[in-house]
Amino acid sequence: MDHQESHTHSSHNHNDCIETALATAETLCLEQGQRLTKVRRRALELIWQSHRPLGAYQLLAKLAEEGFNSAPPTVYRALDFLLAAGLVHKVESMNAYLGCAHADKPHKGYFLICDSCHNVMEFDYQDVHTSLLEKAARHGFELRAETIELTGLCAKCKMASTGANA
Amino acid sequence: MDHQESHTHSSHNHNDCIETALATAETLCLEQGQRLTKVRRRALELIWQSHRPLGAYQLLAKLAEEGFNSAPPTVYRALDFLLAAGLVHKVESMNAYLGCAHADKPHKGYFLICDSCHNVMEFDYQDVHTSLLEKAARHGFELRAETIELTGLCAKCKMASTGANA
DNA sequence: GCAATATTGTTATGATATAACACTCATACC
DNA sequence: GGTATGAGTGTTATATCATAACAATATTGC
Ligand SMILES: [Zn+2]
Ligand SMILES: [Zn+2]
Ligand SMILES: [Zn+2]
Ligand SMILES: [Zn+2]
Repeated sequence: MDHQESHTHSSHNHNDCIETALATAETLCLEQGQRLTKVRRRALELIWQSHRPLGAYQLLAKLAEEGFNSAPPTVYRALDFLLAAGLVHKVESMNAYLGCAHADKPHKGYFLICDSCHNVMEFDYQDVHTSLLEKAARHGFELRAETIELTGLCAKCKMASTGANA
Repeated sequence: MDHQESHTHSSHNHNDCIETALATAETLCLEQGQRLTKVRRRALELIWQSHRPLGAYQLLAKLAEEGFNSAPPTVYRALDFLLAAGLVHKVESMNAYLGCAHADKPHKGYFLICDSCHNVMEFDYQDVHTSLLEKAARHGFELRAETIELTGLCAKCKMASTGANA
């Protein structure tokens, strides 16, 4: 699991990201006997089409535009499925949802969240995880999930603000 | 800042915790020219009286019982003040608020959250913080705040469950 | 006292998420 | 092909969390 570099903020063909993510999703669901239904597939695609984490109701609106049922349970069910399958992460501090580029390698989502542009970069540090695991154990705590969300100023925004001041 | 050991789950006189926390709050507010008004003080006290993180509306209900205004802004204003003063933390993954026992030493709140009993223990590991800081910097990211919330099974609940199975 | 500011009251609304039950569709078995 | 089964979806209602906007009151500094 080496996704130190996020798709966000880099110049790339994001369509490729989306296609790859969807192909991975198809494969994973097939392997695990899970059904990637129309609404689930489209929800995942819409989440990926946003460069930022998408709120449940934003997603619901997009789905509704396309003729899907527009009541909240529709989107929350799709999100529940995608979360359980590890295809998306929830950013707790934003109440928003983000596609995961490494769904094939189950992992905890660690995020860098920019206060200014609201872009989110997923990062991975095995040593932090190991350290947290060990320290939780020291408290007799059996670790199951980790919410690691770091907020601040991303490189781009930092440059933009210092550039403006100079 | 050495609060590896939380007040939660230990046998102690919790009233002492509350009194200490309130005394600290008084002192800090005085030092910083902040006003710990009746509703703010009582809110802090009520949060402390709960051994678990308290939701905003739970707190609101308790305040209302005591004759305070029972509209949401009352409680959210008090919480905003207490959060800004570092007297409480918000647990993002629970949408709930927890008194901080070390408000005099500003710090990030790192939490161990039990899925079973919903108790929350605040812990501190300088090395994790240092590591995250350094790694954020490696991405050109200027770190401002950290949400570190680990969920799982606390020692007590783990023992209870294994005990029940044995 | 009086003006300026901070705090609180009040009403309304926005934003996020789930409960409950009906209905439809895919699958597997015969 | 029927048809029972269970997974998935539709629909209505409601629960839960949070803020906007403006009026009224209390505190502070002069
Ligand atoms: Zn991921
Ligand atoms: Zn940014
Ligand atoms: Zn603390
Ligand atoms: Zn527990």
